[in-house]
Amino acid sequence: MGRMGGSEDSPPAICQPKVRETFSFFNTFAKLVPEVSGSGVEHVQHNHTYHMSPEGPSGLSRPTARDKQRNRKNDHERTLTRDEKRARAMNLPISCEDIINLPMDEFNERISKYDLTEAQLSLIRDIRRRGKNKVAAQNCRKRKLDQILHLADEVKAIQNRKNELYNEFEYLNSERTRIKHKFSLLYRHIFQSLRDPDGNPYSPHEYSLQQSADGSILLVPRSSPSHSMDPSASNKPRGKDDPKQ
DNA sequence: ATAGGGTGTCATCAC
DNA sequence: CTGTGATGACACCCT
Repeated sequence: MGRMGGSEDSPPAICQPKVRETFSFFNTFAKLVPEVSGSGVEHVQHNHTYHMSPEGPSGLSRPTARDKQRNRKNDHERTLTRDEKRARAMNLPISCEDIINLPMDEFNERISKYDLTEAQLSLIRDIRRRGKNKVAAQNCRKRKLDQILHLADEVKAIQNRKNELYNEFEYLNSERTRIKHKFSLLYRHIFQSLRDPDGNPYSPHEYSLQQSADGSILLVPRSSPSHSMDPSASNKPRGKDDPKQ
């Protein structure tokens, strides 16, 4: 099995990580052979005869790439999965492919044709479960990979959007600066063009320009509090980058 | 020698 | 309740 320790020749007893598997097989077997249910742990460790080959509790170690390579080298031994080897060892009358892929009704029909031992039935059901789970695991991993790829795409798209927004911000900021400067020049130009009744210019320290509600521009004394248009006025809140006259 | 990727398996949950 | 799919975790192999 997967967790069957590294050594294919290890005796079952020393394959420790097997606790889970041992229990699972025990559970399966226990369902089929109620007499074993409720007995002690010692039973748990000695149930599944089809697992008890010299290679380990499961009877066969996982079909590693090395195994496959070895099989390839061995002309007379086709590449068999562990379950196929188990099936062969237990003389199962149904192919692993059928065991795994047959619909339940056909599967049960086939099984009922033969007089199978409890061990054979247990193996058959484990083979079916493992076969289906193998496919499920493959799908699960493909899906996970797709999700990762999709998320990577999303990250890329969001980074692009962030860059676009930053560029837009930079542009708008420079526009704001440019327009403020233009306004400042215009304000000074207008202010400097104004003359009092005596023909003298107004002091920018004593007067400022303000816009009235109807949109007209008024020249008002500095003491007047609100609505000054003077970009250099210090009596009103100003952005830090307001052009200072 | 070791890290990282791939695969099979088991346990567990959800349907 | 049973069968199955999905998935995390683990063990093991290979590169």
